[in-house]
Amino acid sequence: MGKKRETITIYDVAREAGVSMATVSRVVNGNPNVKPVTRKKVLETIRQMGYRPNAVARGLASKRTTTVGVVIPDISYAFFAELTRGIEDIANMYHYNIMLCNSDLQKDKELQLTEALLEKQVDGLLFLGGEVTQEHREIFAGAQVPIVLAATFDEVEKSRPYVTIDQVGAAKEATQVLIQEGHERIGLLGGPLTDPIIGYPRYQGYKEALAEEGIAFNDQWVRLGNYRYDSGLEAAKELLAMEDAPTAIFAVNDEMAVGAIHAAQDQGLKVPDDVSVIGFDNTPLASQVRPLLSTVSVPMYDIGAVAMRLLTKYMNDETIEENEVVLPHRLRLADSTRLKEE
Amino acid sequence: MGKKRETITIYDVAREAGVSMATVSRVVNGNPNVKPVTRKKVLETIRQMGYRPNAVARGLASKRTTTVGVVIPDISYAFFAELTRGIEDIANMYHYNIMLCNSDLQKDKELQLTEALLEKQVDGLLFLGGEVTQEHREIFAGAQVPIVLAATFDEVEKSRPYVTIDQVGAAKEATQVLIQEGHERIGLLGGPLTDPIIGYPRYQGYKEALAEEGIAFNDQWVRLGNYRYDSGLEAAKELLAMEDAPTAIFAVNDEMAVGAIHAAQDQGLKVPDDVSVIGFDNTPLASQVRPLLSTVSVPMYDIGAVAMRLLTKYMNDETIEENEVVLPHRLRLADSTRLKEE
DNA sequence: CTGTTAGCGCGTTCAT
DNA sequence: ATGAACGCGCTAACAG
Repeated sequence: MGKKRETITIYDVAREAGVSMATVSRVVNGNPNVKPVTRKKVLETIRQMGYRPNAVARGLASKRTTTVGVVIPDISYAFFAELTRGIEDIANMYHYNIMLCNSDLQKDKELQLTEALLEKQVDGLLFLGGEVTQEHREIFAGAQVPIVLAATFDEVEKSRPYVTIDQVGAAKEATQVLIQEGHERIGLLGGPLTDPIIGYPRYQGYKEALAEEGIAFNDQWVRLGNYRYDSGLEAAKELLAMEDAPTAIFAVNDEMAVGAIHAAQDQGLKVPDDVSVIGFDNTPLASQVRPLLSTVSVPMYDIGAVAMRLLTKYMNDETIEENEVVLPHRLRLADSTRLKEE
Repeated sequence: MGKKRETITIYDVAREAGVSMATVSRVVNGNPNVKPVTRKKVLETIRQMGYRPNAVARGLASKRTTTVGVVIPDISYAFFAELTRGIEDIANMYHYNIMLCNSDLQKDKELQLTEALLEKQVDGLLFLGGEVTQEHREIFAGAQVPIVLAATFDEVEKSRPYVTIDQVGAAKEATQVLIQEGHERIGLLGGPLTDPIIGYPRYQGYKEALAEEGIAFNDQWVRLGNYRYDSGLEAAKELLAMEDAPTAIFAVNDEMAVGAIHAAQDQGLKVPDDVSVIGFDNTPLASQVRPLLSTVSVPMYDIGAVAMRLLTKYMNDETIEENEVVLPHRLRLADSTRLKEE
């Protein structure tokens, strides 16, 4: 396993190349103040000796690790996976490495991971998706480095930079699609209402749409799940088995929406003829189902990319013109609803 | 953003608490050799001052970072996402942090990321999914820390520890399912044959199954994709439009298999009545389609968990009894094929 | 149980 | 253009 080889340091290289370690440091870091001949010689002995710079030592000396921490609820959700791609691409562009940590949306784990990341001296932190509580605020406040929120925001301390979308508005539009189709019995497959980032706002948007059209709100038609396929399948099954079953369903994310489609189909109902279904997020899954799922297209990649870009600005002390970014969403009407895109 | 506060060190805490920095270090690291009273006092001033240990300095001094690097092809593939969960859970258990890096299966990026992780002095490295070339071997050999392969292996330097499954055997079994159903015109949706980890072995298993049953191999029925849904959809569409279209399709992963199901359905064919489809991996998608996809259940989580556990053994210099692990797979027959589980 | 003292490997003045 | 020397914040002997 190639262990135990004595570590070779910048000092060894210096001695071997007949220069000082300062010079080696300069060539390693691309400092131009080195005579080309010297540089060449140093580079050569570096190669020969197989010298590998120690980023930890460098981090300690320079107080920069060129690493940013990312606290993410669950990478196995397509939504966050795609968001992460946006983060990564921008991070690469600016030569930062990423430390990705799954929090499972558990507050304790979020806090602990954030702490760990800060201890590791990341140059900045991206916090994704969860609720920002008072405890979060305290840790964030104690950080010496910039922190940007992505796909979430701080309801209290509004100054904390963030990148997200208009959850309420988007949910409202999705519901309106169903209303415009003529439905009056519209079910909701929601998330936990205690979730202030996704669950509650999208529920809110649903209610607002109904209220605006003077459609009575019926909490029998509201089922709360955990954003996963199975919970959508089960909840929709119940919904569709009701006496006065809804004729349309708004699921607050695509996984649950696809569950709803299958629940309908399993009961012999046709989508969208017998029941319309609309989802949210426009994850790949929306295009991997029959009928193709109508949904709200959320710029997942862009949320990540913009958040990361914003973070780099903070890390480089660039001037920030806008630190609260609400990215646009749009409807993506496909075959699980009857209305088509204009 | 809480920047620029002068960093408070272990030394500050020591002064404030009226002890030496060694003592502070001890309580921070849970060393039992500290009088409870002293410990309490130190803990108290740590809390008061909001001291946060610097993991970089610790890493330099102790030569351990309690961080392991993970090079992964693409976290947005369900397969690798699930595998990552296994890695994470075990890493948490042993109090390691994870540095996750996407390589996009690009060799250059793999090499560069591996280098970067080693420079950051990770205590160990997990390399997932890609081909191990000579260049990989050279970098791996130059590492001072253990490296374990997961969901791949080194064809040449067999001594490199790995955790994977029997790709050829599993692919063979999947194909045999279709043969046992009575099919003789069996299509393959494969991956790149230049991919020695997935694409080629699963193709190999397909061929072996046919050969064993004396069924003629017809390369017209072999289509190579990129493991993604769309490529499966397109390839299957072509396959099913042929004069002598196959009556069954083996897709080397679930995404392509679901694409195949939809290709069939889009052409008015019934699965499995008109055409049988079997996939590979048993990702969540296999359960999120109608009909439910028959597939090969691969212990993704376990591959990650076992690989990580193996790595911890190396990192702790435990004795290793088995460094080449082939985990069992099993068939998971559902509704996209006609044969049922016995 | 506690304190002192060396480094860990490198970046960074400040001279030269 | 190059080198000497200091210090980043902490752990790890070694004393006591």
